[in-house]
Amino acid sequence: MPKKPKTDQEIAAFRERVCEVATELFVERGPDNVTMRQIAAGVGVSPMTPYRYFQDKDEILATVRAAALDRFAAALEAGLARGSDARERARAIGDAYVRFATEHPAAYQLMSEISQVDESRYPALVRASRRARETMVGYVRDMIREGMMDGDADLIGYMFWSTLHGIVVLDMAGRLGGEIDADTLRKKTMRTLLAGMAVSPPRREDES
Amino acid sequence: MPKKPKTDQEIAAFRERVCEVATELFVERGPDNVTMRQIAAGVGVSPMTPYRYFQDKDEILATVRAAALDRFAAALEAGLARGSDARERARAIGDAYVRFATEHPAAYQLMSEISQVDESRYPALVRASRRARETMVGYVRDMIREGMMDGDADLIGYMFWSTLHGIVVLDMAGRLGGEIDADTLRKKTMRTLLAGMAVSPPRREDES
DNA sequence: GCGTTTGGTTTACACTGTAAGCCTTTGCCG
DNA sequence: CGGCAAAGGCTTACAGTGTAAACCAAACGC
Repeated sequence: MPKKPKTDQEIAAFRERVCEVATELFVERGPDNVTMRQIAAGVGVSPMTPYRYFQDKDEILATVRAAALDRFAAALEAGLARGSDARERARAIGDAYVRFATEHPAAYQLMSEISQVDESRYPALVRASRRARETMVGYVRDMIREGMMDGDADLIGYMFWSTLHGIVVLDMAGRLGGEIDADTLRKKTMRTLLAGMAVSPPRREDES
Repeated sequence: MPKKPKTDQEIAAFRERVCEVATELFVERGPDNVTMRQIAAGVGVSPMTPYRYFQDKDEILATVRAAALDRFAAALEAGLARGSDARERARAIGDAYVRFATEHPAAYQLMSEISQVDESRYPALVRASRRARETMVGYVRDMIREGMMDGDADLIGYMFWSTLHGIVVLDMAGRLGGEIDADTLRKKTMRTLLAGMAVSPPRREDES
């Protein structure tokens, strides 16, 4: 009796399309300055149509955030795969983290936004969040297993994570001032942390 | 010839009053969900009146952010004054930082928000920002002068700052998950950093 | 032909920031 | 004293927001 019932495939495709457009708009205009009408126009449909496939604007935003988190986790995992021993992987994941943040600042801001919304209402978001977290912490487990360091893997993983995050957001907020470069700050901090955990420093050295 | 030209005192007072109300609303409703009309009602005046004393809503927000930054810097400085030697001051400033963030989360978020607005248009904001930065970096200079550590004071200052900031925002975003406590994470990280800089762990007497 | 269900649009509403015009009070000058 | 210019504040008005609700068209079983 219906008009032309959409297969689950099609509705997934439509949602996907909406998210692509929304992401693009978020990136170029900033997440606050994007309207339902713009999104709808971008996907070539009337302003109210997305409401059939999303509860409200927040759900679109949550879905986009989840996608960003997933891309982020994927980037980390790709970086991980590139290293052969623990130290290389440690460096690779750090590089991947910072590269993602600098290459996709809008996506990074989006995914790490303080959510005034209850996140648990969007399971895709918590899933993606967990995946990223697991990636960040998991490689520390490897490093411990390979004897590079020891201690509580969770704690150490969060330590690295929060360190990178802090540097990245301070940099993005322009709060590092002109004098300090985010990359040298990251190197310095990482080196200091590793030294503090009695990990022998990488072969060559400069610094003070 | 005018009605009753307001003295600079009075207009400053009015602006102050507006900022108080705005701050309170920001804190309780979240910075995005506060309207000009609410602010005006809160200060007991018609919706358009604040526009005589502020260019637009952004200027109000910028002023509120500047005030938050100033309170933050003041809290740090107060913490600093409490310690007698370098190590105590280091701990005091870290405590003050975290205490401020946990006691006034809205103010903290407000002040460290990624600004999509050009900050340089609001000199009060850059002044407050510089003050906070100077406080964060300055005490490192003291520690170096007292021989507790050495290296580039700016770099080290930013290192501590970004570390604290990263932990605080990750915690606020609920991204630490239930398992990790922000405070133990901070302690662990700080201890590791200090160890990495060859600062002897806290004990009673090792310098005079 | 129906009635019914589904996808999509159009309309309508409450609310936003703010530009523009309108009172009202206050002083100075004639 | 009357007029008048100017400043503070209020009221109105408008374009634009998210979204609820009514509406329309297509597709099917009867």
